[in-house]
Amino acid sequence: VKSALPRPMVADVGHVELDHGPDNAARTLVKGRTDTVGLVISEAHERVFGDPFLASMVRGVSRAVMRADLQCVVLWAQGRSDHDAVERFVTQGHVDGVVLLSLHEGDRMPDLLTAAGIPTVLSGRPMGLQRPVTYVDADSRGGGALATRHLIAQGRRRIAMITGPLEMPAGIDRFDGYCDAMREAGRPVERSLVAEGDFTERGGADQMARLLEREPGLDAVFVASDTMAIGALHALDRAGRRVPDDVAVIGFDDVPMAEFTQPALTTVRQPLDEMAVALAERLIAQLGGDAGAAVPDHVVFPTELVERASA
Amino acid sequence: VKSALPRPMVADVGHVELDHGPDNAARTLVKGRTDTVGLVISEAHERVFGDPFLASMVRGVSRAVMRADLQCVVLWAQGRSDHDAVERFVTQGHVDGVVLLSLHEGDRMPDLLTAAGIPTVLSGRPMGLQRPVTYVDADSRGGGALATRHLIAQGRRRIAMITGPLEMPAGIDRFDGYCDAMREAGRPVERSLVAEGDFTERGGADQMARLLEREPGLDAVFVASDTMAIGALHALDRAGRRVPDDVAVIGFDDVPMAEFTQPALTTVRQPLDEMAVALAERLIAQLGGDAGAAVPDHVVFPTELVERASA
DNA sequence: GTGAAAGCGCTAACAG
DNA sequence: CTGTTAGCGCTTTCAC
Repeated sequence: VKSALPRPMVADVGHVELDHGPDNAARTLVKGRTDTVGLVISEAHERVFGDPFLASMVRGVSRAVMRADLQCVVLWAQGRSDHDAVERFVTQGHVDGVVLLSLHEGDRMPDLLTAAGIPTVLSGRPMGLQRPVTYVDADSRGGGALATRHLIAQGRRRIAMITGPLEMPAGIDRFDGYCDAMREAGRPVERSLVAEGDFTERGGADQMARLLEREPGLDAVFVASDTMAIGALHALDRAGRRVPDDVAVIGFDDVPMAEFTQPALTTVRQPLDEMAVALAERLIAQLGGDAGAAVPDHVVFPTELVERASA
Repeated sequence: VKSALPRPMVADVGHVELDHGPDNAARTLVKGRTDTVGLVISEAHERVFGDPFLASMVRGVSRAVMRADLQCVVLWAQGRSDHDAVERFVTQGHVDGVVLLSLHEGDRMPDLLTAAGIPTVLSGRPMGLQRPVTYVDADSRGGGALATRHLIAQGRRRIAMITGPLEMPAGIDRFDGYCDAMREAGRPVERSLVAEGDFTERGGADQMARLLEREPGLDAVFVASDTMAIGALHALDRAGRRVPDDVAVIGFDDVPMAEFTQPALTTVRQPLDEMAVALAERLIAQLGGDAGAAVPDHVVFPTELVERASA
């Protein structure tokens, strides 16, 4: 998918009115290609800033995209009206293809885009879509089971979980993994040991506090994201609980720097950079062939447990 | 600057090949306008995610821009090559105008854009530019003086400061304000009471720790951003220092939620939302008139001290 | 080889 | 008031 770039413009700084270099609109009109991809984030801003997973994805995808001589623009859809604006933008042929990040249940964007024949790839397994779409995901369910099995093997008796939002596949899958491992071990999944978080640090702290109140006897907690786990560690600290002797904590890797700031935190590692590159590659592949013929597929990257606790 | 939007496309979900709605390239070609503005962020990703000031600006600007029936795309320039890519993108007429956020010293983007006749507005006072550019800023210097005077009036004896990066106007101005107030009170600005931070929470914590080591006798600190102030509070906590009785802390508002998470933190408030709206409005005004005739100007919003300490 | 011309899909201006 | 046409700036093709 190698495309000659427009000749570089020499900015004539001396004059007031001057050429804008090769006009992109005319170029696009005749070539039928914009050499630009959109990175759509369907999330409120307060959630976006502070979500290291998104940060990793944005960085990784835009790097990979630029390496292929394509431009990359970020489109934020924080609310319903923005959503429509993004939709218009994309369907008007402003971009050749789209990477969708942070998809929520009931988001109709993927179906709209695929229906419009716009090459699209998703980050994370989608739910309830009319048409198949290419996606890239980590094995969240497997990772959740990995973490839970580890806690069981440690001999932990009352293993709690702070889940992600249960309307997002990433939230559901990690919880399913927890359930898998519990059932495997012949243990019941107790409602009072499960709290639904929102992937924010504050949410993690709040849910941890609630769990401690409800179940003071818990001796382990699997938290569905490192961001929330950091909050949970603070809450445990405040409650005077010792980690990991008193309560073991396992997070789920979304903070590349977590081992630095939280040396005591064991996490389930997902290959964030590889996932970002895979997203870009799948999209670029679709841009190469003709849109209709591309067969949607998906990649699921394995996860691994990285022990950092000095227990 | 009211412009009729292209008629909404009805996505024909039934077929495989279908119209993409009104083609934007042709539209742009003939109208000479894209109805799109670029929001350029010149900052590394790890800095961007986690900087609430940027979050506020992105949200505020994009909202205001969309209200004017314009699209808004975010362009990230995290490194040198990205920088060039963004430059190409913008000078090729992909956008009608540009808002530049988080400018650093020596960034040639503003001069390039104005030289190319592209309507441009900056967030924050620029340094060392060849040509005048419209910008929007808060009165950082005044705010810094406000905070420092307050600490002096409280009877604090050894008032330290954690500055922002001293290669950024926002860093310099707040420090200048501190110096202003100190000189006003006939006090020397002592090197050992000043530490240069980087506007991150971790940086704030690190610099606070260094200051405490160097100057255990300090009884107040003015921190150039709330984000850093939160880090500083943690460091003080760890060192067993009591806030605000033992050590008074004043931050500089970049965290809209700070009063919620840090009820003890007094800060210098800057009107983030108004600043974002002003940025968008100035740009839109430039888009209306012809680019050459627009006279660059600037707005500087006043800051105010908001006491939240329960001291 | 080099140079001229057709035409991409829209909008605006103009003629009927 | 409605229908037709010129032409935006580039690329590609076709003729020379």
